[in-house]
This record gives sequence, C-alpha cells and structure tokens, in this order.
Amino acid sequence: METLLKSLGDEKRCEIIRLVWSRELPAATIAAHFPDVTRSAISQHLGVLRRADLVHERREGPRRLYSANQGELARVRAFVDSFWTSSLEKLKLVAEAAANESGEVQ
Amino acid sequence: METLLKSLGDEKRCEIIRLVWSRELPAATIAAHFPDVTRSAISQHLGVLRRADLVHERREGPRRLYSANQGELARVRAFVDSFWTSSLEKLKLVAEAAANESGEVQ
DNA sequence: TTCTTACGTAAGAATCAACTTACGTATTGT
DNA sequence: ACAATACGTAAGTTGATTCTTACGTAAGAA
Repeated sequence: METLLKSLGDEKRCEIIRLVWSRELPAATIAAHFPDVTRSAISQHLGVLRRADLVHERREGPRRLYSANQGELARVRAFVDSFWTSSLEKLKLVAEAAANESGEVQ
Repeated sequence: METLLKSLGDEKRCEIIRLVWSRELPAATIAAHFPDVTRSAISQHLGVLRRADLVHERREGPRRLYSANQGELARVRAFVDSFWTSSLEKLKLVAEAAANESGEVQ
C-alpha cells in the first residue's frame, strides 16, 4: 500500500492515471500532455506506475499502450475508507496486510 | 492534494493518523507505539502531518495533544473517488477523442 | 539495408525525505 | 530557584526522487 500511495504522491502520475482511465494511450500521446518535461521523464513516471501495478502495458507493434488498473485504485480507496471503518483492534490486521503485500521476507 | 497524498505515503504517518483517529493522544504516547525509531523522528512526522493539516494540535500544559483531522482525510477520499466520478475528466476524454478523430498527430 | 518512429534505460545532477544526535524552550513539581 | 518532564528544532548523514542528456533496441517503411 505504501508503494501505491507514494506513486499517487506526484501530480503528474495522478494526471497520467486520469488520462488512461477509460482507454489505452501510447506513451507518446501521454507525454504530449506534459509539455514542460521531457518524454524520458514521463517514461520514467510510467515505469513507477507500472511497477506499482497502477497501469497495464500492452505492446502493439512499436507502441506501448497504457491503461489504468482500476482495481489497484480501488484498493487505495478501500484503504482510505478503512480509516473510518477500522477499529483499533483491527489495526494490527491492516498493518500486517500492508506488510505482507509490500513483499517483506523473513 | 499533493501534500496530502505525500503525507500518506509513509506507513508510520498512516499509523499515527489511525492512533489519533477517534481520541487525542500526547506526542510521547504516540512515539511509544514506534519503538524502532526515536521520539524525534515521530515528532518530525507529526510536523509533516500538522503542516498538511491532517492532524490538529492542542496544547494542555506541557503536553501537546494530537487528533486526526478527518475532514482532510475526507478530501483525500473524494479525490480518489474522483477517478471514477470526475465529470471534468469525462469531458476531457470526449474532447480528446474528438481531437483524435480530426487527425492530430503526435 | 538504412532511415525513422516509438519507446525504455543508463548516468549523473539537484533536490527532497527520513532518520540520528544534540540542543533549546516551556511547564510543572520541589 | 532548580530539576525534571514533554516536547520541538537544528545540523548532519544517507538514501530516494525527479529530472536532464545521451544512448540502445525493436518495429516498420523506403
């Protein structure tokens, strides 16, 4: 969950997710929406989103088409909701679930 | 909003918010829940949360009592929800679709 | 094959984030 | 007044983030 929230902690990345929310877009089209930074910077933002599984990449010829993974966003929404619904006793379970999914090895 | 999301991008800060979600706690009590880091580190996390207005501070004698600002969390929730519901985004997509149909190349 | 398009990645600079230790400042008790 | 308590803040280190330029690769067109 920390990875997800960190990924959303950048305005450009949030905007990218909105751009590909309901359709696929190639990287160049996404980059064109950000005239103030280079295509490389956007490519790296896409890498962050991809590793957080917040977007899906599909290759079609030389293009890479990106689309939002709404399911991961739904998990973020559930996490934020859990501030209201999680009792103090459930706190440990939430923390453990977050730790498990962040891939810690023991 | 970026400040809010960045503040939530740290597990300890999320846990602090949970701790003071429905009651006030003094800084020392909060710090006691994090035996792996110093009290200073927690004090700095509280500063981040305070500047993001995610917690409220009330002074009582030598103590500083913290409590969650649920209203700011509600703004985060609304922001996440807006990925699904933002009509502005829907309009933007319609406009972009029209632009693509008329043959703009990038 | 060679050029162009569409992309990722490497390397490096500048900035930011999360911590530590050390210190400063109110407040309260003696 | 003096010491103890409860806290924030300064300074410094380390590692992560965000960008740039430069380069590499795969796919398709000429």
